[in-house]
Amino acid sequence: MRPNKRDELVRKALQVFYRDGFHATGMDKLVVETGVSKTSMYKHFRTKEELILAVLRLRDESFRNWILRRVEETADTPAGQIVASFDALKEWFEEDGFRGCMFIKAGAEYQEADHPIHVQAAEHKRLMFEHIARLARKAGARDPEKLANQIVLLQEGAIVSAVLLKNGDPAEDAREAAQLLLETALA
Amino acid sequence: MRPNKRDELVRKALQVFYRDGFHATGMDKLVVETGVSKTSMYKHFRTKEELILAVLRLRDESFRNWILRRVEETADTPAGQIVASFDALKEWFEEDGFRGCMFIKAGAEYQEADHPIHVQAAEHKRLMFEHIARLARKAGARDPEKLANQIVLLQEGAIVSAVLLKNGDPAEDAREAAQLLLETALA
DNA sequence: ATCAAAGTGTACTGATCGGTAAGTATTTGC
DNA sequence: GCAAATACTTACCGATCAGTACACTTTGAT
Repeated sequence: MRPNKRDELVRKALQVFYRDGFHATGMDKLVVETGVSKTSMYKHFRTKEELILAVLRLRDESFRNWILRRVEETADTPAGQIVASFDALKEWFEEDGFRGCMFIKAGAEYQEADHPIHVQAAEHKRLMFEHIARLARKAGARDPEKLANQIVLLQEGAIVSAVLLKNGDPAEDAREAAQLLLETALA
Repeated sequence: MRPNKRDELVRKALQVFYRDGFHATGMDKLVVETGVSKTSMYKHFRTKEELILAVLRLRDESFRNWILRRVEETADTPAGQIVASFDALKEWFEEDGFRGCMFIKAGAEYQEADHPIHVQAAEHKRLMFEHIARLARKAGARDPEKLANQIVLLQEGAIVSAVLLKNGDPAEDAREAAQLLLETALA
């Protein structure tokens, strides 16, 4: 089992799961799309669930890396970086093939709170929260945890609105609301 | 086809779809859970998709009725009613068997923007937005559409956070943020 | 009482689900 | 160059998927 082969499978599976959903994507479809044989597929991943968990790990890592880097390129103060996260979201929404947040979708398809896939999706959201909370503390907010929670609300809301309520510019609206929250929390 | 029989099937199917998801719920499971025969099932609904659309119509109607009534019972000024919508959300989150927003989940499982199920989920979100926008106009907000969009962001964010980020009290955090937005938009 | 609508159970279709068996080819490290 | 690991093809498993055929029973309005 060459490690890069496995990674390649995870990358390709990520695309298909993201595009078509988890239950709607069968292992046979993945076998066709990756060009790998079914036997090899099951050599690398013992079950579909194990594959999905690997996909979510990759997505978590690459998404958080991307947004962290993008935010640091845009602003250098903690408060500025919180605001910049909404500019990054806007970029993401405008990407070709944008289909919403993979973790919201994973949580929606695997709803039991103790299901491994649900747990892993929740863990991603917790890490995203932690990032904002760290910035809020560095910015000197009055109640950094609450501010971070509110910022996250705006982020999640913007994602959902970008998918379902194609009305207006959710990232921009969220950005302005976030700015107001920041000003109030720092005053 | 007695109409009440059909409604009963929709009500029961709603529970199962809400609990287990759309793709994960087969027609056979619904037949068992409703006690109806498969033949009758397909007399009432020509396809699974038609059943899901009927379920979403019922959910849209009853959910919007419920939140509208709850909001009117809690406050009588337009601004107060906007804030009260977050108290209603909090009640909802604390219900037994709360599993998030059925329309977010429908949009997540049927992702193509022109899929009938996706379209109907989006329509529900539009109607929810319209309700808030109406209140924002009556309250005399400076830019009622933008305010309504921001309120909706907080609502959607609270729902997602209630499902995935069990951290804190999303409805309360959203409520406070909404209050701040309102004060600023009305000043 | 009758007749049609609406209900029933059972058995079936072909396709697809996740996952496996058996045997063969191709890389890979030493 | 050789052996072991890895990947391959093909065919298969039992279960479930959405949906249908057919023959039978209950129900309700006239």
